[in-house]
Amino acid sequence: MAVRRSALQSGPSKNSGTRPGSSRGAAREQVDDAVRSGLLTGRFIPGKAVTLRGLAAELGVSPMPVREVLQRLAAENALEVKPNGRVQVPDMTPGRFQEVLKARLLLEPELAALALPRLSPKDADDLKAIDDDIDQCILSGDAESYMRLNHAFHFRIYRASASEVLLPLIDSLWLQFAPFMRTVYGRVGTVSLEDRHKEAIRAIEERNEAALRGAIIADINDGMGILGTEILTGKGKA
Amino acid sequence: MAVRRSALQSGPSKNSGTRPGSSRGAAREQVDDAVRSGLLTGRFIPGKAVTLRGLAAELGVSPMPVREVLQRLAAENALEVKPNGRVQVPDMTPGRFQEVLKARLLLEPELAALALPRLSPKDADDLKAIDDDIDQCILSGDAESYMRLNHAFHFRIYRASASEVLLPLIDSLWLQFAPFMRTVYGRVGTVSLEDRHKEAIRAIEERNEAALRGAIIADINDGMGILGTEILTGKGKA
DNA sequence: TTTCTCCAAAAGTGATCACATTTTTGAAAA
DNA sequence: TTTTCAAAAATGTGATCACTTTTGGAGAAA
Repeated sequence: MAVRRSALQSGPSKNSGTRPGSSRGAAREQVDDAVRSGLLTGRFIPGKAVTLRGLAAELGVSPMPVREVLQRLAAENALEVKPNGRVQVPDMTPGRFQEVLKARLLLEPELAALALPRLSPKDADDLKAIDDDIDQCILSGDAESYMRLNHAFHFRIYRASASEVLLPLIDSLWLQFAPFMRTVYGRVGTVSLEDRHKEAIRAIEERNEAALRGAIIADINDGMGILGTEILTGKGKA
Repeated sequence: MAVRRSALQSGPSKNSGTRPGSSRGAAREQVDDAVRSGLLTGRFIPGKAVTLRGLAAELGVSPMPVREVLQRLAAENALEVKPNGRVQVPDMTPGRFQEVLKARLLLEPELAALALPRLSPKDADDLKAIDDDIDQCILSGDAESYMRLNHAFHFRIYRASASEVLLPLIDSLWLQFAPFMRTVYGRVGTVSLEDRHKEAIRAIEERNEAALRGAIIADINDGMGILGTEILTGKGKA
């Protein structure tokens, strides 16, 4: 067996046994980061089971912290615990998709508006840099990097709000639609992608709340629009 | 001291066999129900530590299922994991309170509107019965029963929507403000409580979506209004 | 009486184990 | 080749253990 190296494993597993030099809850945090990032970049396939011992071996930890992390993510509806105990990425359904879209449209503009007064010119510059990278990824068809950067763009804005309530809710939403998004990009590619990031950046620079709300709404509609047509027009299985 | 009987423990500790599905994740579900219900009715005090072994002993299970449940609830922001690992009910802050209020006003009317077409006349009758009990509790000052019934009233409506996305989000919100609410009722009593439940029931009977949205919004504002003034006018600690 | 020190109790974390159930597989039979 | 069925491997669950850190209190010193 010998602990197969995996894309999930960020670094060498030197953390095992000898020296728990890291602080409290290090293993749990490591697993949490790995799985969250894996979900957001679409490295987990909807419908595919996520096994406890498998993940544990892949990350070089015992099944214990994995159990806790999987429970956490199940509580956020990022993972689904089936009646037999198996854990998997939930399959997307039209109903779920419509609900996620509705929730995003309600919450994200609100949080962006909350963040606007706390966004500095430096934040705007950072966002520009991220957006440039995003354009690169769209052209080159690098879906995984695109998803990571698109998440980074939105949450760079949202995190500025220092929100303790809305931000976790939106976090949960992204974890729910990201794995599905990945399968769609895998099928239709990324070249047709459009976003309203530049509108959003301009609105931030101009401190224009209405324009920022509008850009976020348009961005969500654009991004989820092609996904919606994809899933709602007789698609088979992932 | 062996397994002290507690308010958390719903029945005899010998839960084996009686409940359906008592084999798969039975202990976890038992703990989850106990803690959730405890949070919603305010039996946990904000700022008071919730110890793993303590809860486990109280519920007659090993610390293992408790760990998983506490992680779940922490992921829903119903509990807070402090840097030293201790778990407690988060203290309410003005900022958090405003955010919860905002999120409730955005999401709950939407979910009620989604539920409206699926609410039957029988549901309306059930809601009337619950509301009558609520009136009793307000008069008699039974804050704990009031909180349980008020939750039952709202979620009887919301659950009809069969929502998979919005409902868990709202669930998380209620877990966040309920323990704080309880401390407020303990201080100001329940007699001054007003709700718009009768308006909501009428709107459901008349299939009037706008009226239902309005009743939910008014109910939230009424309920959280007195709380808001309470917390925002120089209050010290819970 | 107050404050500081030190030690014992308690708590969280991660690993391992035992057990029941589920899933997979592989061989035999149709 | 397809179907059936039993053995084997794998999985989740709950309990227990060992270890480190934190908490709390008893007791001594000022």
